Amino acid sequence: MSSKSEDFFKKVYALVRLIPEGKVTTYGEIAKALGAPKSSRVVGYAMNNSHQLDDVPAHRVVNRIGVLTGKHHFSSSDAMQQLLEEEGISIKNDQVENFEQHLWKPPQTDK
DNA sequence: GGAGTGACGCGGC
DNA sequence: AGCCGCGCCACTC
Repeated sequence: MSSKSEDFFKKVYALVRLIPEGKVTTYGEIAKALGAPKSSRVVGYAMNNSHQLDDVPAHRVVNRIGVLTGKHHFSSSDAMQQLLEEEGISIKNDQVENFEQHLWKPPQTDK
């Protein structure tokens, strides 16, 4: 049987894949949507593994303040910002402008 | 087997 | 108001 952690990772990927273009979400929101608001760190870890995938728009995932914390993990440090701007999101100093306006809330599987 | 790290979040000082 | 530390979960050395 699959390990729980593995299933958690899979959920994260599935959720991130549901993020529409021009929208962004936070690690905490994803973790909370999965029923583990304290596992926000694990979400970030999952995204690190998402590098082997290509269906996971990790560039649409930022931290709770809308800062591109994981931009350094992309092919290029500016790739994340470029992708977001391409989708219509304005980035200022590695920070998303009108973050709440572009924030996308994932469907809560809990209820 | 223990300690440290990390794409986070919140609270305390 | 900003700066510092702790908690939490998973993974690696």
